[in-house]
Amino acid sequence: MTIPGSKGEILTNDICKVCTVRSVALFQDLDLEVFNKFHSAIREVEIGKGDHLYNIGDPGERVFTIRQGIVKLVQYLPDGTQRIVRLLKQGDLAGIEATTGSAYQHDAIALTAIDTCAIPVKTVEMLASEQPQLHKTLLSKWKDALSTSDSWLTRLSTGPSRYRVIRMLIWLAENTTEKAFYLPGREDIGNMLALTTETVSRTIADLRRDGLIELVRSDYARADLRKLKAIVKDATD
Amino acid sequence: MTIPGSKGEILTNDICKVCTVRSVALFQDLDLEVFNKFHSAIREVEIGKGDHLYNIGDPGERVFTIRQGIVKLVQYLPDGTQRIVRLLKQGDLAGIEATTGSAYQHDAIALTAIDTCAIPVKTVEMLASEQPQLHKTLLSKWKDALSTSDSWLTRLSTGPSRYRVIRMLIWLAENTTEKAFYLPGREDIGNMLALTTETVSRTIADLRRDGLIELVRSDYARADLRKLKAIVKDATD
DNA sequence: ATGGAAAGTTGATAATTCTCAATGCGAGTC
DNA sequence: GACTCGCATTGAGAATTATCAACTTTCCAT
Repeated sequence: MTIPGSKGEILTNDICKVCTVRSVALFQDLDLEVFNKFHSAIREVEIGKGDHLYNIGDPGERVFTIRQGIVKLVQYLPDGTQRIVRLLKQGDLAGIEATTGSAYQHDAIALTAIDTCAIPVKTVEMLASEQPQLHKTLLSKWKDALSTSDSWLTRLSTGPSRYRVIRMLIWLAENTTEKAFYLPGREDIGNMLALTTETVSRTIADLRRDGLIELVRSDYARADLRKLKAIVKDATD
Repeated sequence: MTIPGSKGEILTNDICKVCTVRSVALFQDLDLEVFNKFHSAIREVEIGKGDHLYNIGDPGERVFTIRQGIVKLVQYLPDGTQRIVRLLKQGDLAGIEATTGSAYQHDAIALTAIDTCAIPVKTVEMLASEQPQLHKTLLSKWKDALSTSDSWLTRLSTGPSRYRVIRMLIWLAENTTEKAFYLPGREDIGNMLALTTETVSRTIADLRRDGLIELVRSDYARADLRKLKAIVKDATD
């Protein structure tokens, strides 16, 4: 395996059968019998915080189902400025563009410790030829990615800094099952919202003082979702 | 037909055969014989500037191949703020999310006079079942949409206003075959770049004074692409 | 536990962008 | 050709955000 920084890698002997994310991931509808034929090519890959799952421009030979953790997809401007275009979480598919034969379009970098299944594109293709509904699942992953992307443009890249940060916090809080959610570094948040580190830091510090969020650690937070949503006038659910 | 503002609608008897965009559009690889079986459901639809091709939330019953003109896809924040998340041009597919059975995710509004082919989703499905490569074409349309979306985040929603406007102008200039390109209203440009009308107007006026662009009419421009690219340090091709 | 590096916070000031308001320009109409 | 409505442009001042710099806290690694 050539995953840089890969910490460990296990044959997914029986893991898939009991996989906690299979119901939302790539093989959600798959016949286990068919699946078992191609099973052996799939590897479980764990990487640490800051490691790269893949790099922009690399030939896309695998897709990765995220089982645990958060991955950022990063692109760069000619002057080196970073832009984080999406975050991937449990059940999302990293490197989906590989299924069209293209090179990876982003750096995929772990924000937290990551647990993924690496699936060769060839395996996806073979599986798809026997189980056409995999096409549908793949399409729905494309759709998810696009609608996330639209939402980042509309909700996270528009309006004053306070609103952007709040919308980001809402996203983070709603995409976690625990009570406290992972709070990325201020620089990363800045690169998601097109703001500077300092502006993000000030905004988050303000929100703390206003009692809208509470830091469990510097990178874990709890939020008063109802109040945050009221501020940005989001539906309160 | 229920397309609001539809100006005309013709059965696409023989139009498809000689269609100028077929080579890049949905039916690019399609066997003409198979195609002809489903042909009759396809309608050519022309709408005028400012008309809506479809509205956000409408049940997605058709996709639209853009044959001519530019369409904006618009989403809204709770306070009514508009965000234009993408522009569609010749060969692009509007309403692609309809193929997954979902409602339209945007308002699709004509920036110029538009000429499209409206294709019922059911027709797409039937065609796909006989011609599996249509799946591949559809996938490549999803991929186009996503990579455009990423590029809007990275290139059009990051950095100072002057850079954003310049990158937008480059996009407009490069997606036109004519010497002069369509220049959207300042308010629309603002909604694409997350800037106010006034800021966009000032920036464009400055670029004019600096001799980097020239207005043929208030909505048509010529640009010195080489200089513009040099400023934002884009590859000069 | 401790030292040090990395990350977060805060301050002061500059630069950018927004807001509100007035004015100019142009395409289409009568 | 004059009129007019809708945009575009420009101006001035306020607000926001970036920049540069210092200082504090947190988190690791020894």
